Amino acid sequence: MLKEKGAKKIRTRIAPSPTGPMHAGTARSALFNFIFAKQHGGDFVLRIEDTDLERSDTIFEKDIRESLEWLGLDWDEFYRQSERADIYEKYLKNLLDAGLIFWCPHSEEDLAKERQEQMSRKEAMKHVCSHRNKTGAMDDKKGILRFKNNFSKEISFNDLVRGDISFDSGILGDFSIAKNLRTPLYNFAVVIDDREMAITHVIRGEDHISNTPKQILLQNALDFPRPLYAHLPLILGLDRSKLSKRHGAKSVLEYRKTGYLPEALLNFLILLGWHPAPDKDGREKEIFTKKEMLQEFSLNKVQKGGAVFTIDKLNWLNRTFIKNLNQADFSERLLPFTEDLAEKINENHDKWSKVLSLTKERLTTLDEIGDMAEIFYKDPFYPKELLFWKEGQSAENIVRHLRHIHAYLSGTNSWNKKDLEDGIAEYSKKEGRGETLWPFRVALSGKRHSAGPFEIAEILGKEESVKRIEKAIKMFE
RNA sequence: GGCCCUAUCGUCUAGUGGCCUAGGACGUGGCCUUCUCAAGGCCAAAACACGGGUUCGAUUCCCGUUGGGGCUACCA
Repeated sequence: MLKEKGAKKIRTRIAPSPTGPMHAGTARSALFNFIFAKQHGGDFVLRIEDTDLERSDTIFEKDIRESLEWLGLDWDEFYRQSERADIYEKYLKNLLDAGLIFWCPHSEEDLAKERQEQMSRKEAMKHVCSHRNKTGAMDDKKGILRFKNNFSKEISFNDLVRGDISFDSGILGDFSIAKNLRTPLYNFAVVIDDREMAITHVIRGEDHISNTPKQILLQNALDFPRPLYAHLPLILGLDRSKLSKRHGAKSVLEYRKTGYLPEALLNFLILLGWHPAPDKDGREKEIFTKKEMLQEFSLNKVQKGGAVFTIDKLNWLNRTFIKNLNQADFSERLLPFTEDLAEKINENHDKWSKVLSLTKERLTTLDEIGDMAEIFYKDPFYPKELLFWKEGQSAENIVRHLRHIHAYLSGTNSWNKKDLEDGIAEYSKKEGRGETLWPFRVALSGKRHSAGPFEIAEILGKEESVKRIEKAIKMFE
C-alpha cells in the first residue's frame, strides 16, 4: 500500500497484561494490529502491561510470547512496563509541579462509601477530591495520585470504526492515575507509553472506549499528540457477554495443543468482525492466507456489533486448511501428535505416507490422528456385532463372505487397491456390496467409521490383512 | 444507578435509498455418490427487533422504544 509522502510511519501495539494465558480476544486484537501495521509498512509493538505486580506473572508473559510466535504475529519491538518506572516518575513529577495532578488521601473505604451514596442518589459515581487544589509537596507515603479534572467540558474523538464518540468529561471526576510516583495505573501508563513508543493507531477492544476520554484528558494535559483510535467489537460467548474463561474459552496455546492450525485460527479470528467486499463477480471469500489478509484488510470494513465465538466454523476452517496441506507439511505438523507412533513410523516411512493420504481429509483437528492411524499399527479390538452390516445380516453370510475374501486375498500376488477391488468386484456385486464389503472393512479396521477396505488392505499388506480376516472368522467359531 | 457502544437467517456476515423475490459462509435437513465415515455435487428451511418520521420510495437516513453489551477500582 502506498504511503503518503512525509507521513509518519504507522506503529501499532498489542498491550496485554500477563495475568492469564492469552485468549482469543487478545489474539484477534494482536492480529488486527499486526495486519494494519504491516499492510502500511509499519511496526507492530508488543508491550507487556505488568504494572500490577500482584496479578502479573512471568509465566503468562511467556504464554503470551509463545502464542504470538505460534500465530506468526512477530513483533518489531518489545517493552515491559515494570521496567519503565523512571519514565513514569519523570512525567508524574512534572505534572505535580504543574499542579495538574494531586495527592488524594482518601481511603478505599471512604471512596466505597461515597460511591454507595452516589449510586443511591442516582448520580454518576465519581470522586471529586477535596484535596484537588492542595498543590506542592505532600507526604507521598499516603494516598494516590489523581488527575485534576476541569469539568464541564465535552471531550470527543473520531473512532475509525465507529465515527464520532463524545463524553461529558465531568462525570469522570478526579480519576486515579498512579499509586505512587513509581507505580502508575493503567490509564496513565498507556498514555505515556503510547507517546514514548510513537504509537500512531490504537486498535483495541470496545471495552476500552470508556477509558479513551481519560487518556485524552491526560494527553491534553501533557501536550501529547493524540493517536488515532479504532475500537473493535468484542468477541462474545454463547450468552453474548464478553468471552471469558467462564464460557470455557480456550487459550491460544490450548488450540495449538488440540491440533488447530495457526492459519485456521487466524482466518477464523479475522472473520469475527471483519469481512471484505465481494469480488467483481460477487463471490465472497472465506479462506484467507496471511498475504491475502494483508492485501484486503481495512479498518472501515470492521463490524460494530459484537461477534459470538462458535467453534463450528473454526472446525470447518481447520479441516479445510488441513486438507490443503501438502504431504510433507502435514506430516511435520503431525509430529507433536504422533509421538506414540514415532518408532513405527520410522520403521516404514512409505507406509506412513500412505496412512497420511488416507487420513488427511478426515481430520478436523490434528489430535485425532492417533485414533485414526492406530488401525494400521495395532491389532484391532472390536465387538463381534460390529461385523454385521445391517440388523438382518446372518452370521453364516458374514463368514461365507469373509472366507471368500480370505481365499482371494491369500491367492493373489497383485497387491494394490485397484487390483484388489477388481478381484473382488464380481463377487461383491453378486452378493451385494454392503453385504460383503462392510464385514471386510470392519475386519480390517475394527471401526464403525474408517477409510475403505481396499485402501486399508493395500497399506496393511497381504500378511496382515489375511491375518485380520482370519481373526474375524474365528469370532464365529 | 450513571455514562458509552450496539442491533440483517441459529452463528459469522454482504448490503451505504430503488439492482432485495435481502446474497454468501458455517451449522441444520433432504437428495445424489456410497460398504461406513470424510470429502464432493445438488436442493431446502432460516433474518432486516418495534414504533414514529424524512422521501415518490426505506434493511439502508433521523428520532424514540425495546433488547444486547461494555465501563463505572489504589485491575488492565
